[in-house]
Amino acid sequence: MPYTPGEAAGRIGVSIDTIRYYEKIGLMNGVQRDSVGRRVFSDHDLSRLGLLRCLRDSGMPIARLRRFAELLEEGDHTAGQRAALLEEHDREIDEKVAQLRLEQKRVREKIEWYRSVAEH
Amino acid sequence: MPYTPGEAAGRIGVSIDTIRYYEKIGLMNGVQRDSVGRRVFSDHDLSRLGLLRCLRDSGMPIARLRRFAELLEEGDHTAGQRAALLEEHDREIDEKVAQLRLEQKRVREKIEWYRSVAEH
DNA sequence: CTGTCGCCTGGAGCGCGCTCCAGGTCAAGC
DNA sequence: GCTTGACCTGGAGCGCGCTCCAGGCGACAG
Repeated sequence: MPYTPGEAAGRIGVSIDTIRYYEKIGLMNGVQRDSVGRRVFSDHDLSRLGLLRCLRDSGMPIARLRRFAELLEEGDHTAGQRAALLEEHDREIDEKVAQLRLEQKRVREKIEWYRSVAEH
Repeated sequence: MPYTPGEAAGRIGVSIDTIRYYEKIGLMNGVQRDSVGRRVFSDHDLSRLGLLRCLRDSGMPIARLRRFAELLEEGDHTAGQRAALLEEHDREIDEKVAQLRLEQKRVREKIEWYRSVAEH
């Protein structure tokens, strides 16, 4: 149930520096500390960190992540706003995928072309 | 058939600075100059620039783009190697899309959750 | 003849997202 | 009692991919 920074980092797949950075910029407020000041992560903290990472990995910029974190701080009544923010992100993922597929199409055409040239 | 830097930039959708940068780092060798030193882009140059952009936009790092450009300089006999390079990139696009879809799944689950919380 | 415009060059600067560093504190193992 | 190791802090540094700047040049418009 409680995790050290190293465990938290390992489980989520980020570096401790990244965790500290996220706290510094306000993405991970409210993480407890032990008697000598070391971070203690709860399951709740971990799932938050995991979600933040998922959003970052799927292309959400830090600025939006901060907005999302603010909504989290504000409590349950912002659930609707959080859903809306994630829905926009969801659409952005769709667009990014569509864009990648278009680019991939062009890449494949070029491959065909090079293959036809290569077999002299 | 021949294009000024401004036209080339406009057609491909990059800035003139980006074009100059690409030339500087060896991605766009062989662009002609007019009598006073201004770049003159041929259709061939444009299609090369367009392909480079497509590869960049789909996530290929500059270092690989340079390798690709080197193969282009080396002539027709590298067509097979170019095809191979692009095939690897094609697979990377597939992986990226798969990754995005996984992340999107998680985002959608979170949206569901927030929606269920929001309608108190 | 004087703007203004589009372009030239080399090189500095920037925004993002971390990543690394110096210097320090405590806890546990030998 | 000393080392080792995981963690702490504030702040500097970095890699990528551009982007901007100063200072200059030739062509064309009024």
